[in-house]
Amino acid sequence: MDILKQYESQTKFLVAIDSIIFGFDGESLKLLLVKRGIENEKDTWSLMGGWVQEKESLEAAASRVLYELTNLKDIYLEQLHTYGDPQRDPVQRTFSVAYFALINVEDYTQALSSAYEARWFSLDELPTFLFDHSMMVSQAIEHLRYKASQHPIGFELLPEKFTIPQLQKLYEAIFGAELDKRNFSRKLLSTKLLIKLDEKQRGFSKKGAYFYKIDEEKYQKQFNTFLNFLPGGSV
Amino acid sequence: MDILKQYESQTKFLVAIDSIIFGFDGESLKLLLVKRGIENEKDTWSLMGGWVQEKESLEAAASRVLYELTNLKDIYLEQLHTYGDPQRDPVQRTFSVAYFALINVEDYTQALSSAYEARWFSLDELPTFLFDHSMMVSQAIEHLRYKASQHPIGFELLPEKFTIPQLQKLYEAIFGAELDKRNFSRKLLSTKLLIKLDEKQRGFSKKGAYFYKIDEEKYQKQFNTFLNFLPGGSV
DNA sequence: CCAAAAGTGTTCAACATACACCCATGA
DNA sequence: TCATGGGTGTATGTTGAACACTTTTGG
Repeated sequence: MDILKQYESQTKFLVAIDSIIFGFDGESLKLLLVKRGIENEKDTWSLMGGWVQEKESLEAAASRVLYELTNLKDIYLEQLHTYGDPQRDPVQRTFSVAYFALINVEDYTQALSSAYEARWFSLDELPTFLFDHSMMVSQAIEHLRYKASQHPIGFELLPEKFTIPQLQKLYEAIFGAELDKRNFSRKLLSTKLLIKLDEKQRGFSKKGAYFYKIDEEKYQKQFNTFLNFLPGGSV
Repeated sequence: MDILKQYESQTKFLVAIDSIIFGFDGESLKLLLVKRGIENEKDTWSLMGGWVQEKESLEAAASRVLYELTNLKDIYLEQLHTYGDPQRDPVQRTFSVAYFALINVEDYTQALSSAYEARWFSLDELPTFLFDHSMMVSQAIEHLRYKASQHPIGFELLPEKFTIPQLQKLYEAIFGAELDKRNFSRKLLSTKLLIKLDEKQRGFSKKGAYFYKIDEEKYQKQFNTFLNFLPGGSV
């Protein structure tokens, strides 16, 4: 049997991507979900997803779908896992490649496209999901904790300028634990990844906290360094 | 447009799995590769792979393909990444889900099925690969280092009974670095995951090293604990 | 008896943790 | 002036790294 026939004799499948989109509003971690348009599923919320097109790579499909929803480009995007259980989609067998996205809530609010109805949900008020989406979400949360405990990934969820107390709130939300501000800021500053700005945050606290920005160059270089942000040591 | 039509209007694709199979022979890390049967690719070696069947989950496909090659079941298997570049397979667009397998070389030698021609290759004598397989291999090696640095995964590559010097050789092969035997054995024994047996290894060294086996129950429980096996702290 | 690998203990430095006080400012 | 959150330093215990000698036994 020649090669082409070997290929042709195989079953083909639908391939989709689904995005687990995290945001942080200063208080708690959120997921961005969209309202499903399908008639008998009105009022159900779902992960944003889409089909992979004929000549499109997986990364391109994930970026495109995210762009369609948020109007944002150059988002932190990471492939997580592929789900392919024969029963996972009752309509027709579909493989879904889950992508993990971190975006800054402020950017999204500004760039909002109205093609989809979307809303941020706190992790503790998530709706019931279709298919295996709840598994995707819990694996994504686990991955976020794991990753954040080891890499300085948190910055992706914050605006360009941020304060140390904001960053601490974020890490507390990710780990679901309170952190000591003295130890936290020491550990953080020891990475030398932050550049202190002259400007202070106004309006939130009386004293005002200094803004910092990330040292992009060092951030790229040190990304694969273990940093061990985490109280305890287990995830 | 109804749901079924939405599904039907989408392009379908071939879905395959490819396995990156690691083994350890006491000296160096190895990959198990198979000879390709295709005429004009004789004498080329490739990762073991296979198509995903119509009613088969990804995990099932990966286990089946591994079983066909090695006759082994209950292998350590982990999904790594999905590759889907439109150009990756020149014959026809195929998505490939890469799986990472750890097996014990001795088990394989005993269980050898002859349906495929297969051979172990040291990491430093790997052949040139087709498609994006060399990327899969390097990402798998990276993942093995990462995982082994944090989880006691090394046991999967050794026989049931093993000595501490064997385990040290394995970790040295994984990290490509020499380790201090005093520190290594202290760190290892402090996990309490090993059970010392009465028996000694004979024939290799004059004094003979004690065999150990793993405490399966604790191993399962502690699997998600960070153990920080690694000289330095970066991968 | 000697060569080769196994096995074990101590010291020092680095890091994580716990903890308390002063500072700046808006109201 | 006072209440609120921001910012910093120190002492202690734990952990990782570096390092050398004794033990066992096959040849």
